[in-house]
Amino acid sequence: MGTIYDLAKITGFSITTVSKALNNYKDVSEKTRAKILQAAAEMDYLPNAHAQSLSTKKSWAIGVMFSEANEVGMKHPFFNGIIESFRHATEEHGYDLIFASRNLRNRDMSYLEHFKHRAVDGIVVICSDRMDEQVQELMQSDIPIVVVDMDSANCSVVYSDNTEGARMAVNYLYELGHRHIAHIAGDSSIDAGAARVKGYELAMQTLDLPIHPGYLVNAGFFSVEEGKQAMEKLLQLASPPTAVFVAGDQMAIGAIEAVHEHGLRVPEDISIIGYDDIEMIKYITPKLTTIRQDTDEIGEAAAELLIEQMTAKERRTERRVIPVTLIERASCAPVKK
Amino acid sequence: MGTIYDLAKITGFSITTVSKALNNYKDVSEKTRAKILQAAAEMDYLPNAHAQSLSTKKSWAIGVMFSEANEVGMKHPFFNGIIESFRHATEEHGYDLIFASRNLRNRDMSYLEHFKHRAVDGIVVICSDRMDEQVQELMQSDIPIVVVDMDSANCSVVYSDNTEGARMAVNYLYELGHRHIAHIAGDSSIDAGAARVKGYELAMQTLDLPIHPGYLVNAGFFSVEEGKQAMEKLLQLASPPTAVFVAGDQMAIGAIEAVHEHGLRVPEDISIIGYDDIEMIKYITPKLTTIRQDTDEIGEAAAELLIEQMTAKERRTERRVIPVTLIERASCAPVKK
DNA sequence: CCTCTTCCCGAAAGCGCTTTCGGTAATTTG
DNA sequence: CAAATTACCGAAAGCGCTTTCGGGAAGAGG
Repeated sequence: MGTIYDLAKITGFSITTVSKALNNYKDVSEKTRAKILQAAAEMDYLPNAHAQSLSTKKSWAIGVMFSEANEVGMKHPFFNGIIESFRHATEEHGYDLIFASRNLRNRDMSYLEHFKHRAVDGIVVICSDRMDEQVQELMQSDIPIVVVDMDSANCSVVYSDNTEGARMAVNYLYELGHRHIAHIAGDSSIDAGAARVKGYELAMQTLDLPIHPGYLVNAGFFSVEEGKQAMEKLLQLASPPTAVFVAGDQMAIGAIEAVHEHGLRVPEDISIIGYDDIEMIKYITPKLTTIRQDTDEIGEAAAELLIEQMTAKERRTERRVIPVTLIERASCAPVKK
Repeated sequence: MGTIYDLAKITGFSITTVSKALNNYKDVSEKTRAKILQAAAEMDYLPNAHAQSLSTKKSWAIGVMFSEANEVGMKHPFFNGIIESFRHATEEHGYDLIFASRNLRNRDMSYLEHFKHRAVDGIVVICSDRMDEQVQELMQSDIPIVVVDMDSANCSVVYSDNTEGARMAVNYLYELGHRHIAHIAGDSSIDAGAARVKGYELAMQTLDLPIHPGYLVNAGFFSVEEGKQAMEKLLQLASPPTAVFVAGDQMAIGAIEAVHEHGLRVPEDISIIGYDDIEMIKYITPKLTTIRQDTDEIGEAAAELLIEQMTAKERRTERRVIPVTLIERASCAPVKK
């Protein structure tokens, strides 16, 4: 492959000139630039990124902190859509993504430390747990950063319009004639969870609908199993709801399972609307009606906010909230008379 | 943060000694090592990875080439399980993963070029398209590499025991009494697809079962839609099969859809067994019986093969085939009399 | 007391690249 | 034709770290 020295030797120019030719400086003649470029092509020359980063203090790398919750990592059906879109968007600007391990040789270190070690130009955190110390540390650092699916006053963030989404869901059920509408909620330590219960409560209030005791059940961290258990509780109730807005598709899947196991049908006996629009819900029975989060849009917005900061080489604080849409499928029906 | 020079100045030692202390060289006394380490801790010193890589020629980074097929990328339900497990395994050894873009500033370059540019220690390719020029180029380079889900004579590979899996599937259907067993296959340009039809044919032959005309249908690239279309064809047949072994879970989902749309039931009218055991099939109706590929094991094996090469700093060629298991759920039933 | 080891430490070169700052040659201007 | 630009090029320092090699001091052996 060779270095810039070899290139200098071959072409007879100094390494300074070679470097300039390679980097399109204007103070090198077209003729010599052409010679150098050709020689570079012939010897398959490629600049060494480490050397470049070392002297320019720019690494063209973005550190990714991904959800570590219950070992899902990149398998997370919602987050992986975001990261994929983020990757595409940043790629076009020449950035690489680096998934850092938390272990530097023997010693283990924090994400922030590792990112500093790697000298990344920016950080994206896709991890909904705001209590995570690691996340806190990252948000307080001075490296350009964007955090997804979480709110914060002192760094750039992008997330879906969760309260509006919740409102849409409740209104939709209302228009189908439902008046007994429950909510299976995500834990409010997670912003998205909290925002959706807020939206639910707001919508109910606006529609002048009471939230019956037991109609708001916290199902924790968005898993199928937790959704199922939450639905069990609703089904136990003296007067169970006729419709339920579930704060996440995976929980909704669990909820449907619970309904089925009780010998009831969705949507005939009970309507269910989810949140996220993950891939698999198109294939379950019934196909799940849900509030769709636009992962493409979220990823792109995140990329945009981060790239801005990285090119300006300064931290900024901007909030971007992405609109959601209701996707009508087959899990909701008019209330039965 | 500071550099090693600052550390030298503060402690009064030379940078040589500081470096040695940090790297556990034995020719530095415990006393001075302690002083240096403490100073390092106090000033939050972190070594610069680029500088280290530059002088050691080791980057502690692994380049990842991921499936680009139909824009799925990290959303691929099977591959993302592998990469997640691979990530865990390599992380423990101190390696970071880097997802390279194919664009270096203005100029765009190949994956291989980019990986050389980044000076990665090794490469993992998770992309089943062996015809991809980029993949070819990577496999022919001299960088340590491991390729997943694909066979090759001249680099380390790991994949599931596809022919055995196919055999298990067919035998299972046979034991349920089925004799009219069809196969919805993946394209044979993809190794896994080819191996599974081979296994299917072998098994049928061993069981002395004929493969009726039209019973082996190529469904292309493992998508739900293609699976559906393939099943349509089977249903068109004069004497349709009573059971079908589908080469991928997503295709199986499509196949089930097709069966349902024809007013038939799974498994009562027709049994279906899939391949992969992706997350979502536990939630469809009926729950899909399938051949499970152990993504954890595959990812770990890949990590192991790659790490071996990277520490030896030489390319090796080892083949690892991972056993599969049959997961019995609800999509297969005894043939009806 | 002298020589030979052993133990610690540091000077310096090197990894591959960028960028400032001059300097010479060619060109333009008056 | 002399003076002032302009166009091109290169020396050298610097980015932050590792590693070879040699040397001084201290301890061991005779």
